Amino acid sequence: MTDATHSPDAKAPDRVTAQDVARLAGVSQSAVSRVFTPGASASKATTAKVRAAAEQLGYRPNVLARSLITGRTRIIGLVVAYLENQFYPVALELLSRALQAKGYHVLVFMASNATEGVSEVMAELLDYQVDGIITASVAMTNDLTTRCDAAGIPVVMFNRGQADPRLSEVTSDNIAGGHAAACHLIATGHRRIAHVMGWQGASTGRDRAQGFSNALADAGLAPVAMIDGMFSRDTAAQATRDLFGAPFDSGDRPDAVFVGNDHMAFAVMDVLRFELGLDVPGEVSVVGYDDVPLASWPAYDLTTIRQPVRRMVDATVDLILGQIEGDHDPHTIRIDGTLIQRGSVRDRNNHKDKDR
Amino acid sequence: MTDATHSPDAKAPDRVTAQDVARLAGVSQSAVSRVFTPGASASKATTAKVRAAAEQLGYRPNVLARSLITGRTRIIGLVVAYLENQFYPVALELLSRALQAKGYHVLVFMASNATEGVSEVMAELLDYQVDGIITASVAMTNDLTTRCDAAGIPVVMFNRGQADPRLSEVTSDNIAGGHAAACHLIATGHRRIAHVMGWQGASTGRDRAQGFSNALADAGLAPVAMIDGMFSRDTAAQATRDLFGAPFDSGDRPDAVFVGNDHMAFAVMDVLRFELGLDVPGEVSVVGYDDVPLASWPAYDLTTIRQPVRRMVDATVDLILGQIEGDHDPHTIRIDGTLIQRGSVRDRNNHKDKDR
DNA sequence: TTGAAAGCGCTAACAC
DNA sequence: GTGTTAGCGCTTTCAA
Repeated sequence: MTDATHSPDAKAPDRVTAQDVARLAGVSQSAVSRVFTPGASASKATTAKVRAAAEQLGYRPNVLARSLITGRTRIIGLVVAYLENQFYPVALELLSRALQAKGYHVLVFMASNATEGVSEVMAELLDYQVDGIITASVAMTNDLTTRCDAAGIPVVMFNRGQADPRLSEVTSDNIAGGHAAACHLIATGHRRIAHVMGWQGASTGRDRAQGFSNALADAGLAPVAMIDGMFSRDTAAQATRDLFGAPFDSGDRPDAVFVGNDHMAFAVMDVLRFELGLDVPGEVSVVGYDDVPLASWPAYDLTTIRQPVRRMVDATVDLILGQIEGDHDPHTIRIDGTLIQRGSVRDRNNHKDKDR
Repeated sequence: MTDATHSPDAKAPDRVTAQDVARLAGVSQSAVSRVFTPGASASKATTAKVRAAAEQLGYRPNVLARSLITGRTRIIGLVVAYLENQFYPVALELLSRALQAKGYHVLVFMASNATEGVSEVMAELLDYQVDGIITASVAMTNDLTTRCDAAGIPVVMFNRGQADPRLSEVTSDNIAGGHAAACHLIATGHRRIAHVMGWQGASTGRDRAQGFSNALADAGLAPVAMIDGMFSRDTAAQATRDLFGAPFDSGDRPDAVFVGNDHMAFAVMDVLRFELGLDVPGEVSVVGYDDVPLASWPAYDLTTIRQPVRRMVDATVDLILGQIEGDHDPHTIRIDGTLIQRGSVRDRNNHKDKDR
């Protein structure tokens, strides 16, 4: 364990360079370069010689040196605030795979939600000469946008919108989604509906709340409560206690909760069932947002608005690669979500009298 | 939406170089370099002038150009197979933050479990001249190890072991963990214990099974069954059906299951409760492995062996940075896990007669 | 098609 | 302490 099993002082194992290959193949270094450059021209003979020599030496071009010239790193910076909400690891995995398939790779930057942290992180991102930036669950400040714009680095916001016309964004139609959730609850006979909202500092949180409110208003209903759950499990749990913990006159208690995302919805269900002893969906119906894998597990079996991650990811990849290729116009892409009906909502239309 | 809001043809926004700063500050380009190089010396006066000029121009050194000379990219390649199991996103987040704090960044590579895929991915990794590689839930082949070794790139395996003495690894003590799980089950009066194992192609899966077997043997017990759950939710679910689905003579049914990780344990519990109508822990006790966040949520409230992710991550980061700094000896680090008792195990010692 | 030569943006000797 | 010089490993004119 104390001696190296390999050569005694294997310090700098001197990379194999194109020069080395050239020497062995008996051609110029530029010939080697051409063989490894997609668009370039080289005779069959040279190509063969070079490939053979490269193989023998285990040569592979240094991407970084190449980048210095071409100005392209094929690295996409991904800024993410937290991976606790299952939606993001799933998106990250898909994003990474999709980009990988196109010859790009993802450099991950974790940001605290604090603006300051994001700013620092963005600066580092630019230092790496990334070809583009994808932000997920992170807000761009005006200053940041300006800096990226100045550096000519395209930015695509994933699952978050911003009023800035310089920014591209990919989201689901959150207003429609919030609307659909509310309509479903109304249609299934609920009348005392509360909303534990997604973080109101984020467009997603706001839009879903907005759609929800609109639908209720259209039906002549007022929400029992609208509480900001901050996309946090703890905050949502506390909101649920506040909402349901107080003693109720019969019929005053909410009969349904629409929650700003699945991650919080799980917390809401946990508190409802295990702290307050309320039956879901028997006494309270719950609707979430996202349709993360866990939502379909029988322990939760959560009715929710599905965000089509795969399609959102594809759109994001197309967008960012398009911008890298030179399409400098920002685009706003909105992808339709769908209501996924599961077991956390009870149809109360035919059981108005049965209260248990 | 069709016209760019910014300057009409903002094609290549020409990076600000050290040369530009030098000109503005009235110093040489190398002076600028020194000001931005940690170890270098520059007079107060120059430093001030340079910083001012840099600020004014928005200059930041090009990390890649620097890397070309120093041979250090401050990029760590992370190879991961799947982020579905919550353990990995958590680890990824911690890993990324820890590395970020030390000035490094994580380039993510998703690998299919197939060896071939890993190999391709590794090659790309080397192309980027990463300073080190961390693999999580991925196996290294002999050839791969040789290649990394030849390139002088340190590799640390996270949460997986390998017999190869050239490789460093950080795991929890899985044998001890499996042993502890079994002992707990035995101590709480279980006698018909099954094991839905972690993937037997992985050291973690094997070691946990081994510890489990040992403990049972020591107690003079034989496992009711040992089934490979492949670390997959579906496979584990099917194993559970096979195990409990058949009609049993009274007392033949397993009274406890130890599952190779939490991710599978959730599947086992779901099938037990919602498909087979068995009460956990009333009729069957379940123990998992990892202690992912979800394990503590009341819907599962899973007794499990905690893998101290934070400490494992810290060890991994120390290890890889140490190797980058020149410590070329591989290390094997094993971190103790702890049994976390929750509600998925029932003490059957005082209720031997009560079978409901 | 191919080689020679000029650099990409930077660091690291080396003299001054 | 500072400027000068020589590259890091590669792509890309430019002639040949």
